[in-house]
Amino acid sequence: METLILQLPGFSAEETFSCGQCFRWRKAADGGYDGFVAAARVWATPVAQGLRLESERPLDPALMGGYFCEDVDYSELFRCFKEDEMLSRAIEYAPGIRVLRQPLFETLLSFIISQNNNIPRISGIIERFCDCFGAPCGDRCAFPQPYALAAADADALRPLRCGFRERYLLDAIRCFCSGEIDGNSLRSLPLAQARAQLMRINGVGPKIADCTLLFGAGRWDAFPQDVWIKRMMSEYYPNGLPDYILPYAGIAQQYLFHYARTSGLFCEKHKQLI
DNA sequence: GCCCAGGGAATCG
DNA sequence: CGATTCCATGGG
Repeated sequence: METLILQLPGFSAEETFSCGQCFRWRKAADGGYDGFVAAARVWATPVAQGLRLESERPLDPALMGGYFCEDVDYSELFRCFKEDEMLSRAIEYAPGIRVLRQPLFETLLSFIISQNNNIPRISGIIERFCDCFGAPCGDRCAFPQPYALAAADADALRPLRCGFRERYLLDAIRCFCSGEIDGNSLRSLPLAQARAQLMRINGVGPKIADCTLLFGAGRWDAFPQDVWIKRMMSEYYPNGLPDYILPYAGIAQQYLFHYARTSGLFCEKHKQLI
């Protein structure tokens, strides 16, 4: 068993894995988490100021550090974010959230599945998708690469029971297999152009494009606006986010999203208190 | 049984 | 243009 310790000051596995940015980490009986980093099956256990990773195969420190974003200094980020009242509250509510840098193709398909759907069901569909097309790693399967899906058609996707999203997945797979969209170019293109590329996929609008760029490409300025963020913006940011937040608007978004969705901020009974 | 879910496309007016 | 409606499915 290979082991790797990552230094991640302030990191909370519970908050990070359950805040709605990823769908495959499962809490194990021993308090650790069972999931994947790209093709690697990983068990992650919280330790002081970091995370202990274990795997049956060699752990690539660069790959793991990239996924968990060792390179992003959150203490520096928080100094900036806490200038803002609402964001300060959201950080205090769940300070251990860290935005992950997940594989782009996996992120894209996961968020196509997410549309008009709830998180437990999203996870179920993704797990079935991996069972159908991914490489086995112990008792679970890795998320498949585009080439492993080249021959997939509507019949092959039927077992997922993903409903109207089926044809959207097929179009996304087609765009990546044909090279019409290239994952690497999405990391370097100006944000607006990267967005436009993704939105050529049938079933991908601005929200899913931004989720893909934020969670799947480390584009921290991408700012997905789901229903919760839209409520947050119209209630508390009528003039938009402050300029000094914009380069990291996507990370700010994750704190605001989680706070808006789970704190009861927009419930009637709490509304009067705030 | 019913309501609704990290949206987006199609179809209105 | 903006607003409304439909989309499949099943979790709570």
